[in-house]
Amino acid sequence: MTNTNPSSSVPPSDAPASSLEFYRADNYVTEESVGYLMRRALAMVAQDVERELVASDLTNAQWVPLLKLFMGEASTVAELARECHLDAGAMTRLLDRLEAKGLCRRVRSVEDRRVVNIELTEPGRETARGIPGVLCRIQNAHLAGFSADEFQAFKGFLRRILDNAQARPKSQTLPLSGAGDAREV
Amino acid sequence: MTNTNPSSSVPPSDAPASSLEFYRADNYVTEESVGYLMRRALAMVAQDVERELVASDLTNAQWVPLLKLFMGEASTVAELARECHLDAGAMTRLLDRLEAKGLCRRVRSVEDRRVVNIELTEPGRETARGIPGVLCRIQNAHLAGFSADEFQAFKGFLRRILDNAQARPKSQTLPLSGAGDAREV
DNA sequence: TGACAATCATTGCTTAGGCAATTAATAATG
DNA sequence: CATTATTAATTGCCTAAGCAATGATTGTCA
Repeated sequence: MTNTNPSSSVPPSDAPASSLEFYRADNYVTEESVGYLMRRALAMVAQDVERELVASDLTNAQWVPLLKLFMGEASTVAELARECHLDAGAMTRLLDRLEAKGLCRRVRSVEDRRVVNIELTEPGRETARGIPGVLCRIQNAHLAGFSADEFQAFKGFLRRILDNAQARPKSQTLPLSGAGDAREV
Repeated sequence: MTNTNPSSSVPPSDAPASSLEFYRADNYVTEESVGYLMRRALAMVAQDVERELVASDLTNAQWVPLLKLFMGEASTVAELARECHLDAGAMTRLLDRLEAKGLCRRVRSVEDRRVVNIELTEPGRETARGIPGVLCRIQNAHLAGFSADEFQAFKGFLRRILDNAQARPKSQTLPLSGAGDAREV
């Protein structure tokens, strides 16, 4: 289901996309905003994940690159930073902590001596091996009551929000610069 | 439209809820996980909000309590911390920064001298006044292409995830303690 | 080849948030 | 009324992430 609704009840104007007025400043209620709801829902899931991974001495920030390394999706500081959507400096320090815990090690590349290759240690591999199971179990639990169709519809909605952001990457008629990461709404 | 689906295709077992196996460890793909998708979508929205509010010299962490104060939903450090789902210590320091910017001031309560009442200054009120408009505009833009039904369905899904978390508050058969805030999945 | 640009990793500074301990004041109990 | 418990705010210590600047190395191009 989840029709893509290219033009159903758009106003007679030909605005950028459609953009119904779901929210209006004069009666804004935080608890009704999708930003707030996404933030709260994500917090619940993330909280459970972290609770399960304290046994492995891993935080939510730390299991992400560990899993990327295990999956073979990244092997250098820059790649990990890109994959985790993190600053390179933040990744350097995050790897300091993982290395201090003996989960990975730095190996200077010989082909390109600027690059530092990150390798999992055996304890690191063992720790990483258990992560997908935890993520699956917890996310399944939080989706309790969802039908298969609803699950697909939910993911479709999220992807459409992401697509909307991609389509309108930076400012449009707004002369405001600035970067920023991500918090709530 | 967004039926609550109390019991549709549950397996013959009488497990806690229903919990279909949407995710399985042996073929886990990050990009398909609702945790990852929620995190990315939220990041896009939050990034836009912060970009708009740099003009007001506000970060994503800072506009939340400012709006709560403006809306009259909180007026002390403890209330703000509760409302913003923050640690009291974090709120104290956040208020230090808002006070340094001249957006609010601390006034010791006379009825209960433990309490510090937080009051918006006139610049603080002016700044806060513009926030709902920014939130509405940006969230509407990120929901471009959504029909009214899809918008309601999306919020319903998020609320059901929240309800699932409420229903199973802490551990169940898991002897793991620990607290934790919220990050990604 | 030699100057310049780009890339990689790191470090310092700032905002940010959780946890624990501390201090002050109020509430509850004997 | 006095002891104890609870609550409010703050502070110190830690992880965490962004930005900017730096040093080292590699790539580009005149």
